[in-house]
Amino acid sequence: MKRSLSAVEYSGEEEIMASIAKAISHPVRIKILKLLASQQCCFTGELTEIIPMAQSTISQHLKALLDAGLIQGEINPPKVRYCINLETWLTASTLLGGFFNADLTCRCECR
Amino acid sequence: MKRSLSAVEYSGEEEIMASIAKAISHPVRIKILKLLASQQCCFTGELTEIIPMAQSTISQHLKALLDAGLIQGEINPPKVRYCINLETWLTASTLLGGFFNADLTCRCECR
DNA sequence: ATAGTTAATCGTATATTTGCGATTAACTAT
DNA sequence: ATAGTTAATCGCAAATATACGATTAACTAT
Repeated sequence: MKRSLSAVEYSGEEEIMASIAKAISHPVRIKILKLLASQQCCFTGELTEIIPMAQSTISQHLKALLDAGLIQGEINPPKVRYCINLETWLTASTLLGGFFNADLTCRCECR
Repeated sequence: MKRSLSAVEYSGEEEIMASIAKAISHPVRIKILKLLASQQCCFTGELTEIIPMAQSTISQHLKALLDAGLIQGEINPPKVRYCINLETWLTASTLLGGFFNADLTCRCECR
């Protein structure tokens, strides 16, 4: 892909928000997060039984969530337990919450 | 792309959340939303002057935000005024806020 | 009618995402 | 040592996303 020479500058917050948003930009990843969040505690690959998708695909989505820091996993061979990463979860709450809760004094009549 | 025969079922909320998240999954779109939200009122294509990106690229990002319903535009030839779509903005706030504010009684020691 | 302005759209190139099955890695149990 | 289990990773195909320049569309002003 062609890249502009004068790259656009983004603030750290903008990049973090975008990466979190990207992580939850697929419905199955939202579903996975909901499942993990609703567990009393951790969760493992029962996801594969609950969600009708190939194991490799689910593993890929878990990796996406891991990379974004939204979940963490504990290897417990041959299983792996995943759970919400509270720290990033809070960051997400703060950043996204702050973003959408900003009061908009928009008085325009756009349509 | 191959599609699984037994498609995964998503709730309306999951799909709406995902589409909003996808809309803000690129830092330049967050930047654009911030600019629009901080204006006293509407805003037009000064974006092209502020953001060092091709006009066509910015137009494409605006379309993505429009499609997600996060902004609305008013044609005012030869210009177009854009502003935040308050309704979707509120939906985003409610859905994402509710999602990340759910209290997680996670007591696991995953790492 | 002609020129100018703004923004959408088209065409193209490249990168990334998404999905699958097959394989591999890292273990446990026998 | 061998077999079994779970989940990551590889290799592939197809869809989407991102970026650009060029063109077009829809107007206004002259």
